[in-house]
Amino acid sequence: MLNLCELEQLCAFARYGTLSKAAEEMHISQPTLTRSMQHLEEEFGVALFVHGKNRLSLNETGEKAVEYATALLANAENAVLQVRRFDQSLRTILVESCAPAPLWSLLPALSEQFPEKTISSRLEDIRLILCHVKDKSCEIGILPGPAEDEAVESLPFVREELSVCLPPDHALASQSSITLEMLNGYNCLLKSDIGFWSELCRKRMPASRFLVQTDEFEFRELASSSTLPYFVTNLALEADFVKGRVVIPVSDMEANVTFHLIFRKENRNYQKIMRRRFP
Amino acid sequence: MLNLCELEQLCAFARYGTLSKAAEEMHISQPTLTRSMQHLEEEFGVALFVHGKNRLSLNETGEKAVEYATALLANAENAVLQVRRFDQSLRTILVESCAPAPLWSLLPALSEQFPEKTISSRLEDIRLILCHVKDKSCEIGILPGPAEDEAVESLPFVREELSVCLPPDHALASQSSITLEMLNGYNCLLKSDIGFWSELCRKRMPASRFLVQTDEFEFRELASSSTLPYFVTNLALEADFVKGRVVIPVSDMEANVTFHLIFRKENRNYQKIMRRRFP
DNA sequence: TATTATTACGTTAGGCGTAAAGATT
DNA sequence: AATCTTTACGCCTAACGTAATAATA
Repeated sequence: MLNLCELEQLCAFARYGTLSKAAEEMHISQPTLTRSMQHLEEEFGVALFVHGKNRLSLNETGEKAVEYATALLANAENAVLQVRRFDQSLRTILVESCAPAPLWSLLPALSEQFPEKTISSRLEDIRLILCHVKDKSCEIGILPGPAEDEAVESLPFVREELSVCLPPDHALASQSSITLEMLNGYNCLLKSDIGFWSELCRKRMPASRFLVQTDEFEFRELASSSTLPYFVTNLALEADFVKGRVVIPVSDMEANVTFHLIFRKENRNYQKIMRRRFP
Repeated sequence: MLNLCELEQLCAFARYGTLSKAAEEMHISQPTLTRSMQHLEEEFGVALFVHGKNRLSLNETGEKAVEYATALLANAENAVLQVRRFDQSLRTILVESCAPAPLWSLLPALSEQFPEKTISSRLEDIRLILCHVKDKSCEIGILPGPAEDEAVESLPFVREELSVCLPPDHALASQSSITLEMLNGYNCLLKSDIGFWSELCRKRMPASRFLVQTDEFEFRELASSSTLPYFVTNLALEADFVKGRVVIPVSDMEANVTFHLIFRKENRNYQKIMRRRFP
């Protein structure tokens, strides 16, 4: 049976050209390498080298063997990585959400209910989340509506409603409600990492430019010191944050969503536990 | 670094369910298996088993590990097979021909010129031969004309001209030449393993049925005892074989071909050597 | 009691390094 | 003389099997 260490030594020899150099690099003695190469030739059952009097080199077959060896070594390394990753995934609940707000309440709840598990989350493209839940690369998805799929369960979780903050002298400030289409053309402040909200704004307000702020502090600075419109929701609304602004609800259907938890039907336990916390 | 033997033992354990059974099947002792499995867990760095008091079984991660292990073992086995095959291919000249006749003269010539090499040949689909020459899965191809490809050399080799043998009282027996189209509709005797000729007949004579004979003896029996037309060529023509028949040349361009040897340009030596024998 | 996993232990084969030899540049 | 491969030799690790232990069905 092939020995991966010997294969690695073979690859090292191929890289460094001589047994001596390879031995030096691998921190072993040259005789060891000689023996390994002889053993490899026995294993493969064919000549891999041309044995010059003072020079060992790969023949054509040897080069082929090196190709297969490198592939095998890569596979082997990948195998342990994948197994470790799989093991880790058994101890983690990975949540993929289309927006950050539902995570604020979900993650603490999960941590409390599953103290032995690592809770991990990330924002993901709305089109990929269902796929990832189904192929088991994540446990729970959060979508802005129920998933129409036999393989998964959808559970209404929390509602988020979008509003826009306008300066009092803004042309639209007197409206009691507003649509994104009406805002189209006005440049807006926007936070980064707000998931599908970003996509929604760009789709409904194609004529607008968005000044995306990564840093929370800078965002607030700009929000208070400029007259640019920006958005808040019922889940992300602080009193001092909208001071001096008119807060007008956005009436678009898509801007008032009920986030749903999505999980594979085999994981009914999520349903029970969530019901207990959010009856 | 992973040890393939241990991986094999892991797979054996997965197959047989207990260490004892696996040890028995692999002709090693149970303690050895115990140690191997412990060592594997160290290598992977994660738990692969649930250690019951009197029962060892794979956990979910272990099952995954078995999957990767089987894949790795298959790859390893395949690697030595492929390397051996490659080594063998270096000592063989594989000829792929679209028809058998040119092989009759080429193979003996090759054997004589390359006595240290194994000469191997097979009939192959006319559309694949050029590909195989180019991707080095064969050394020499034989096509019914030159190959229009920069990567290969084409050398005219031998000409084969098709004739049909008709009984003297056949409706077409008085023709001095004939086309396959004229023969269309008449059922014919045909040998098997005649390469592209078979394809040609079926294409040009779609209304005919062909009685394909695998056995040479049976073919001759039917040829002499029936009135069915059959084909001969200048390269496959024996006097007693056409006794009592009218031999009429087939005038179709495609039925009168000059076979060309096709080989990669790096193999100019074939050109010289063939010139020496067939100037 | 029979089966199974695991630990303990003694033996041994095989792998490694040092040293030396042979060969080349 | 320096570099490189290969052989020879001795040491020592580590892998194996036997035997013992423990636990189960």
